[in-house]
Amino acid sequence: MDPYRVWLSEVMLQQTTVAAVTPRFERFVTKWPTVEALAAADDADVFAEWAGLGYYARARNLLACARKVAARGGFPASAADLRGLPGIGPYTASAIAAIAFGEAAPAIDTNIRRVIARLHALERPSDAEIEALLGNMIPAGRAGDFIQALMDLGATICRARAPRCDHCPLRTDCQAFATGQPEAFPAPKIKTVRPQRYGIAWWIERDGAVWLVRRPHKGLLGGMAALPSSDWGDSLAPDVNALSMVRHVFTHFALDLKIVRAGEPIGEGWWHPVDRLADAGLPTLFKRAAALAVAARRPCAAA
DNA sequence: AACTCGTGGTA
DNA sequence: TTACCAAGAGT
Repeated sequence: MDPYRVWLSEVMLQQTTVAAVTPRFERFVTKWPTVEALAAADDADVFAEWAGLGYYARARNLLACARKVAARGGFPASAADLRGLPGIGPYTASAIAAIAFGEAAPAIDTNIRRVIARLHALERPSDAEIEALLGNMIPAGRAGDFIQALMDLGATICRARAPRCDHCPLRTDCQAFATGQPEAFPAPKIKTVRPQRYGIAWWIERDGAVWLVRRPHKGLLGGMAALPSSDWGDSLAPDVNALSMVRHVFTHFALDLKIVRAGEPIGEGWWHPVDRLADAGLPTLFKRAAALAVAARRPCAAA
């Protein structure tokens, strides 16, 4: 299988559902059919194509990786050599090696971790423990098929919530099933409180265009196009005359972002036509903010 | 080792 | 509505 496609799909699928990835993958490979084409792309075009997929460090690492791979003349064919490339961690290195190159690499994702943990009724298995147990299961010459089958089992039968043990081919060997509480393995993560933050984004419009900026390369939404915004603090934004507000939930905090009209451009940026906002490559937070600003600017006449 | 880093679907 | 969860990696 084409290592470029395997790599791209595996990176897109990191913490992201198949349903969300599938259409985006097709667009991506149509635009950049080879790793050489991707390596030659402009950063802003790739970031825009990634907009909405989340975890934007993946897009930055994707470009860095494509350029290294193109420079060396192709993907390395072993998990060990893939592992050092930007955005390729333990799972992705093994998955590419197994699926694209047939290496018997124990690719451990959250599905496989859950299946193995339940088979042996382990509450907090270490990576090494899972890897050893999985290694014993991989049939010779079928590593890629096997790990994909195990991932599918985890995704459809051995699900995190409400596992379908009555459909499971491993039921008679499963120690978690034997306990009567298979969903108790592995132990659920400890939940933490999600802090609330507040900020302001500015809507600056002139001659049918809005002022956009590029966020700093590191940190949240790093490298992405955005509306100019304040720092996001722990206290309520001052009482400003806002066009609207977006409530957005990130992984580790929730944000109330007020959208405020301003007159002059803020920071380094560019004018983008308001009627082509869909092409601006805004991440979801700012895409929603921009949509609300447009709606507030032109209130719908129909009640 | 613990924290950072998005988003949308599901129950 | 709330809470959980998803084919993890980087620091």
